[in-house]
Amino acid sequence: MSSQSTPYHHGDLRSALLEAAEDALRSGRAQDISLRGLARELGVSHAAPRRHFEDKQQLLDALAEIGWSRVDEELRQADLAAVDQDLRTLLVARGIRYVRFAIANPALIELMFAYKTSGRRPPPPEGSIGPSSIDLLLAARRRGELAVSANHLARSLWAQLQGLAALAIGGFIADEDLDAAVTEGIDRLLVNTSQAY
Amino acid sequence: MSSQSTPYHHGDLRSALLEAAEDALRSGRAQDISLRGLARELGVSHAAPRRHFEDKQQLLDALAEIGWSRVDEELRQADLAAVDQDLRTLLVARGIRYVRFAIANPALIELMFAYKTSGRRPPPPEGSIGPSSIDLLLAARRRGELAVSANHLARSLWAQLQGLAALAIGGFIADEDLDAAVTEGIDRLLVNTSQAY
DNA sequence: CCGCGAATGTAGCCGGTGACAACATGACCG
DNA sequence: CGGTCATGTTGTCACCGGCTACATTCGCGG
Repeated sequence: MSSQSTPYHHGDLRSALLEAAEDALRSGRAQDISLRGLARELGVSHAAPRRHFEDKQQLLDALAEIGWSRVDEELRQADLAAVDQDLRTLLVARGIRYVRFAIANPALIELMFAYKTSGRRPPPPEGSIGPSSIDLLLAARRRGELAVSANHLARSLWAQLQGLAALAIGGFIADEDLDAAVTEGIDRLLVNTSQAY
Repeated sequence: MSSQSTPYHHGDLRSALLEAAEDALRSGRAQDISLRGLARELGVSHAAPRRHFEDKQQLLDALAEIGWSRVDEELRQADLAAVDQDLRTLLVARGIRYVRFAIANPALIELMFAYKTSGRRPPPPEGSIGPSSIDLLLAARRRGELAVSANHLARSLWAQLQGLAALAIGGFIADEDLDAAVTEGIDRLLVNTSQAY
């Protein structure tokens, strides 16, 4: 309902705020998101966001959590595209997808990794890049396809991807070199780790 | 000179500002450094910093540059400690030193890698982790100790270190596992890259 | 169906901040 | 010794986050 002009109640301000914030985050840094700005954008009073987030930090935390779920989506897409392929192919597909996402959403990634300085952060959910790679590698190890520790290899792989993302975001790797860098980084880590590879 | 109370001119406000800022950065995020706070700390008026930095961003840029030189110092220390050792040992020594520095100065590292969103960033000087590893590996390659591309290997190594730092800062690697993770990450990348290794 | 409490939004204030301008001080050089 | 210019100061503005007091609406229980 609420025919014309602004109805007193927005309807779903919380979601709208998160959406607007995520959007702003795509083309700017986290620190120059302003609650008041978001409120203005949504045609709502400057104190309205407070009803949904006690604190600016709480909004950022929620945003970080959304970020992890976005990563999950990306990885699921990669899994679909590389279904029934061998382990290495799957890891490369996931890696490329992950790093591309990071480049496209640097501020969001930064939020997701914001050191636990001000309060606790939500850890990456089951399925996200670190945990899921561990599962993948554990499974491979169980199948006897992996000759080294799944946990350690997963850690190195995650670090490799995170590092490539950081370098690319910082401008130390050109976008057109990125996929190759990911592929190569993963391949190098996989050398001599497998009986089958 | 400048006996008691505050002399009208500070003497070297610019350096003092950078020092205070670097210090604040060691126990906080970049975004909650305030020019006014620094000025207050140094017993100087709130507009004084403006004489030395047009902009808050300019101070942060200067800070980032300092950060790169700090990294250079660290790496030089590592080189001293591992002098006359083989390539792998040297790389591990550098890696551990670099990552430990990153963990100890997360906000500074963040500044140094701040994506070139708002203006140009100073690139890492000659000698810093990326470039210097490249030199190291190029030399090894010239000596015939390296069977793969120096540039590509350097990139993977840098990414590995940067990623491990990011994970540790984010709380995904415990501090006591860090050195081992670095050693292992480097070793894994070096598998089968060398005739001599 | 109504009335009341809870949820949501508004208006206004406060202290703090970065940027700016106008003015004051003093260092340095000819 | 005098002037110029770097450096520091005071004051102002718009904006921000957080808070409180108040207004409107929703929805549930009687």
